[in-house]
Amino acid sequence: MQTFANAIRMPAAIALRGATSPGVLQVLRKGEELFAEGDAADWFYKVVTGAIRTSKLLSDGRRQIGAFHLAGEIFGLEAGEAHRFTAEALAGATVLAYRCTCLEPSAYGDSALREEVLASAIRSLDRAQEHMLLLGRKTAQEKVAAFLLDMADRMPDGDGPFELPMPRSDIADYLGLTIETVSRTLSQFARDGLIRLPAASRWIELCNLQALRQLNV
Amino acid sequence: MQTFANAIRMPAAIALRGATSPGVLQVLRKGEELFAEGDAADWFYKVVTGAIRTSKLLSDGRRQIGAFHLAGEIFGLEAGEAHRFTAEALAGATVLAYRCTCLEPSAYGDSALREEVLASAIRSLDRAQEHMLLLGRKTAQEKVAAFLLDMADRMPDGDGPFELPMPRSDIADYLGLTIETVSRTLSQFARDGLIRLPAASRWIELCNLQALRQLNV
DNA sequence: CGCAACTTTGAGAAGAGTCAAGACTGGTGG
DNA sequence: CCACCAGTCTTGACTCTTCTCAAAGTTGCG
Repeated sequence: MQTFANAIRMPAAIALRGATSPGVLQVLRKGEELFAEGDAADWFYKVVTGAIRTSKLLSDGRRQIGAFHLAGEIFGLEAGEAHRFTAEALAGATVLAYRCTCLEPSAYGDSALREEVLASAIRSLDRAQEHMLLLGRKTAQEKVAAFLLDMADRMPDGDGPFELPMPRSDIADYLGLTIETVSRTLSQFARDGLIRLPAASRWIELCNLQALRQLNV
Repeated sequence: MQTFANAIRMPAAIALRGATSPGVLQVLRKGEELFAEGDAADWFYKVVTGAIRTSKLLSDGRRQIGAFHLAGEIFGLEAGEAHRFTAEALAGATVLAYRCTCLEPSAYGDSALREEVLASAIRSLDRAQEHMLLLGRKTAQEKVAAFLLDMADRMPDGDGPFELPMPRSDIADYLGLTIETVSRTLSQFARDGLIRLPAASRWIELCNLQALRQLNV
């Protein structure tokens, strides 16, 4: 599960000891796997630039993406010895890696880091709760509307068109739909004037925020 | 949202300062609400006995239960000022309430509690990831099979028949199904010999663990 | 310019939902 | 101790959203 590649990559990472926190900077290329389900969980990570998707697989290949992590977010912490999900870079990304041991009570406490980790875990849990509501109880239209509003919100530039950082297959696996349903729903939204879909397939402009918010229940 | 009732109930709680941790014991009757979505999040909780369900609602009443918390589990922590979900007792339950402020870095650190809270948050996140996979990607049969195996696992007594602590409606809202589908799926499992359903509707016996595990992918 | 990957669209199938009725359970009160 | 009633659960018939399978259309990179 790519552990070998990780081992190879590590020495090239830039140590940052002495900086604000003892992290190791790691550069990821598009689609590159940071760790896989089952890998030893010796490190956890904070996104510096780019975006990371975390996902779980069923034995027959069905996939659920649990979250897209953007700059500042912490992920990869585990209760046990092994990672319970896979983490991959959406496009190019950089992350800071921290040894799990630096959270141990015995460790000379970087208590600021411990604080930050707890706050981040609580935020992740909050988002997970919200996402469970979406997966379990929302219709396809509501799912896609919620996704568009969330992405637009998290995009750095204000309003106007924006580029989604992921393909339709990732959107589908995040929303618990098929790519066909995602595509059909977007086309329907465009026909209804809620959004505009410029030629480039990953660009989207939200035209009727009110209607989209109404779908977001 | 029942904040008043909470305020009334609080004085009756038994202070436990001086015990292993500074918590306030609270007794809940069947179905009683501990806090609701939107309530001020001044306290978080640890289950002592019984079971708590946490849930979120859409404006039209659709509900998603995020988790059933059993003894030892911590829940109710929030990133912001308000609770983002509702917590209710399934049957009678007792919980320990902790002030959120006791996690602040400035507070005389009960660092053991802080450790415990972080570990619990990570476990909750892990379970949430697993549940998102279930909600987004599993069929009704797989959902019910996973639920039965999980419940049987968490029941104190070994194997043999056990009593589910919740009605079908809670199971449905936990699995992202309707009560009819839950009921039909259980009946089908019983017809196929995977389980036995004694007269009392909440009792279940798993007869073919292997087949159930196979459905659990 | 050409190809591989991605996206859109269509037609039909199927899983789960909806609506409705009836059966059962467990608790209450006579 | 039994009869009744409200709430819960099961079952049936039908609908509909979403999935599946298939094919054609685009995009973007080399």
